[in-house]
Amino acid sequence: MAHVTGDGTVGKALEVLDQVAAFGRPVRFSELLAQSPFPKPTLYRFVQTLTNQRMLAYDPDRQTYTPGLRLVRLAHAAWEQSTLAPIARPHIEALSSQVGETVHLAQLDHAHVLYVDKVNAAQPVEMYSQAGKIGPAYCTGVGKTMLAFIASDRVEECIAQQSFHIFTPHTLTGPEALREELRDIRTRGYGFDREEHEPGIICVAMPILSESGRVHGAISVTSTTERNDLAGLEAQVPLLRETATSISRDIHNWSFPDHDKKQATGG
Amino acid sequence: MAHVTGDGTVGKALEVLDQVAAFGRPVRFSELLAQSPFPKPTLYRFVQTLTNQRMLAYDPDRQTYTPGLRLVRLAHAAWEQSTLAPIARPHIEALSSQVGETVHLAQLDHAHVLYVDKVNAAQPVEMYSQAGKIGPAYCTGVGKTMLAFIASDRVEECIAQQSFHIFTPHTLTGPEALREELRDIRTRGYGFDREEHEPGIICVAMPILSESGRVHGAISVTSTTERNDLAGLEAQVPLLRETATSISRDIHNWSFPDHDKKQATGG
DNA sequence: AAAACAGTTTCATTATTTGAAACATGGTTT
DNA sequence: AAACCATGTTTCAAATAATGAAACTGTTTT
Repeated sequence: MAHVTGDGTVGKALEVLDQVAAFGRPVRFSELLAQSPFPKPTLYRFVQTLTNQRMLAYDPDRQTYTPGLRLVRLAHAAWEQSTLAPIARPHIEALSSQVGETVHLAQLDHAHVLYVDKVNAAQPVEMYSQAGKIGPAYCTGVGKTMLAFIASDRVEECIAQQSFHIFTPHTLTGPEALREELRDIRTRGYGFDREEHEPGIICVAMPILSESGRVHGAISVTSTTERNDLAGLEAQVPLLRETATSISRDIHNWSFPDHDKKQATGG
Repeated sequence: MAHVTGDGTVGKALEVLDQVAAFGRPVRFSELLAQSPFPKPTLYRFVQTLTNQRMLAYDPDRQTYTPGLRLVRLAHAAWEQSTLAPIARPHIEALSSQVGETVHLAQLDHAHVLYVDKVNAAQPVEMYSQAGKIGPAYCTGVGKTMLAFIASDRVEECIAQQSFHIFTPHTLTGPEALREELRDIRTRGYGFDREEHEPGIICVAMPILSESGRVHGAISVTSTTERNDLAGLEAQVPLLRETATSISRDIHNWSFPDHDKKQATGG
């Protein structure tokens, strides 16, 4: 019930891959086994197969597994082809240098925030986000802003997937608080993070919308309570909106090019 | 031997994933089918499964597939746990700012060069490399340098996998030229790229060796013929060697820590 | 020496994958 | 409007691959 795995053998193998990645450190076979739904020989063969395929890397000295290099290779292709990063890069770099703060570019993956690019301020601040990293949607500026603009029939299933873990005194505490916040964001047109994920970290976030109103992602300007406040960030909204619009326009031009030339598939 | 596929259903599915990634652009089902060894329904199901699993992304408007966002998520874990990048970062940043040139950090993936990190010079130069990108081993500084120091029984199988495509007038033209070059690099202790991959781009590369002499990767200082030459790069060898040694030491300390404290995974 | 443990292999059973063929869908031509 | 065609989707019996209890190996602990 809980596990929507399905997808036969391939789905199960990928579940194992996720499990290894989730450990966040080199992991032994027995550690995997201890929390795996699969019996020993089954898990063993999955791990063997994934290692053969370089989706996992095995360290013979320490007898541990980590996610493999083939993933880095594949992800580079994903990042180039399936994210807004290559298109948005010049725009968010310009934005960051104009406002002098860190800028994030994020997209929704499942119901969570995937940071696909990040341009640091001249004086960078230590914070959770990092390109490639996943974060919660219900307590981040980009996350809430994207949720506010997705198709209404998908909102509830996304809300259901939020953990509503309390990170700070300002973290929204449940579905109802989030629904109200999303209404606010929809009417206002952009969202804030009021130290909801990390103490001292605040941001304004703007959705990247297609002409038809579909959300492609969001960008945010992030700062700290030490050197800025919400009013100061809100002052950047015109620039933020301009940037989001430019990115949106470029996406559209990229998706429907003149297509006068067709690339041959030749070997 | 030739086909390393094997690995049953999972191996085949990953083969499809590679194929999509290799296209480098959104691809239609029929395009995949045209160059797939699998019959139509089989390929169809693989693509469905991979899309379900978010290893592929489907664009319903254009009816095309691209590598999926789950890969970016997984690769972030791979990059953090299975590459030298997190350990080497501070060292290569220091090196880059000291020499004022672009610095690469690379590892071998299969028999090819995987760029796992890159620090740009103050005045960056357009070039092929990019973190996450794969490149040829036989015609890059880092590639040749790593090949020069891998276990001798693995060298030939790696050489056999090189394409020996001629990129520039300086590209090594075949296995024998490469073997000789590797001998030179072994005796000298470091390698050069003499415009072998891209015209005007040159570099010096230093291996990152463990105490037992195993290659973990390589770093390089890259420049252009416009603003430097090989002698100028060679002058940076002491700094390069120092950096490589520092990284190597950190790898060792990281691999065999006192292990007194265990890091919690908490958010 | 015995017991405990982590990792690996075996093999009959079971479930999944396979692919030829048929079907659906949308667009184009006659 | 009928015939055609290219793409994408479904069916179903046969072929294949995955499964897991149990047994085995090699290493460490008692």
